[in-house]
Amino acid sequence: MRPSKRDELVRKALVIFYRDGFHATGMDALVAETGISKTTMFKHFRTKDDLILAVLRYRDETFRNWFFRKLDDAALPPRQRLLAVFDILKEWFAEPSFKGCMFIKASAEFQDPQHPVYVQSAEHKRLLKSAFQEMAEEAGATDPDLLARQLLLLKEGAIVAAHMGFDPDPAGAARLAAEVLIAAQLGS
Amino acid sequence: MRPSKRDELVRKALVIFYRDGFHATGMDALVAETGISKTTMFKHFRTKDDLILAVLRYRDETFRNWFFRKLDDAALPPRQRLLAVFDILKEWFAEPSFKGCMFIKASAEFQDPQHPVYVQSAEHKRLLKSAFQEMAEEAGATDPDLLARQLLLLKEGAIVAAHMGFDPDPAGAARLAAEVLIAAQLGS
DNA sequence: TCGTATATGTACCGATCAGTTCATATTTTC
DNA sequence: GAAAATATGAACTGATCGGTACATATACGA
Repeated sequence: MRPSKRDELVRKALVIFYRDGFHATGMDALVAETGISKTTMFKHFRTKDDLILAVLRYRDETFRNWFFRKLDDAALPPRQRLLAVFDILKEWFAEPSFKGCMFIKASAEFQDPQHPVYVQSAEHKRLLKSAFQEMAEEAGATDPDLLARQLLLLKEGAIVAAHMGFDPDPAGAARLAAEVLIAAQLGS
Repeated sequence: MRPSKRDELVRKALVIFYRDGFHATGMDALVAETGISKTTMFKHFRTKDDLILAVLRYRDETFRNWFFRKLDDAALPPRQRLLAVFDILKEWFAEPSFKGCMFIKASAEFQDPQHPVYVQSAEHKRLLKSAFQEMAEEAGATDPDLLARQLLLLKEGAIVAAHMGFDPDPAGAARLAAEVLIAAQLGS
């Protein structure tokens, strides 16, 4: 059970940062809620920013795992697979702990384009874009790059709408839009 | 020139909050950059949150004015008007001071759905949705509510993409998608 | 010219910020 | 069972947080 304290910290800090924000969460608050001593925290991570980066790496990994695992398990033909993206989004939005996209929020709090947190957040989105594009290619899209970017815009917009609560069913509206966009490239 | 000090503060604080974030900007930083004394600030606004709310009200007003003024000046038929939304977005993204949507970022920093900042940010989006829906109705959409929500998803997604820099031309991709969605409701 | 409102500078408040120090436990490994 | 690594508690640093006190200055309207 040696390096697990570090992992435990990352897992628990993720929940707190996601729920309360990065700047709004002090190290003392982390100590209080995780039960892990501050000394230990700073032994594993030199600065708070380093901890945040580790949390984001962990989030990127677990989120994409969760997302594409769900997609794989559905075992759908390429075209339905593209649409299923928005069914999974809907599930995510329905979770009681849903609080928007951690990377959108991270880049909102760390706006300097040079900042590692900003860089890493953008990288997460680029990985999703690549995965979408691969799916669009498998489905036989005439312009897989464009279709992937458009579906990603719908996804990001839906996340923002769900987080801010100005649309009753953003995933549903996005799915219907995706159907139209896909049909435009693949025929109905 | 009596109540102008207050307005001057709101205008200048807007620039700083927009550029650096809300929590990351201290009152002392506002004093240093605006040249307005802290005493005066707290005479006009009881708390920092009150100042932030005033800034957001001002932003909502000026942004919607700017946006729909541009749309009106183009004097386009309803269908082209809907598309022009994304041309204006493109202009916005190209401004050197562009740093994403202030309301998305505000709701990312103030996540409590009860918090006035969160409430007011969502209200801004609802006003945009209403305006979009009206435009969709004038264009003769079969489901103006759905079309408005979908165009709004594209708009929010494009803003996030432009802010995070993971898409070379989010406004362009969104415009092409909007064309397809509009054609699906109005015929080509 | 006088009264009133508004703005300023400075010093201060207690709380909290990220991060450190250090001595003491608690585990793990051999 | 001893050495070595890891975790802990608590007290502390200097800086900054939002916000206040108070005395002075500047402007305005009558």
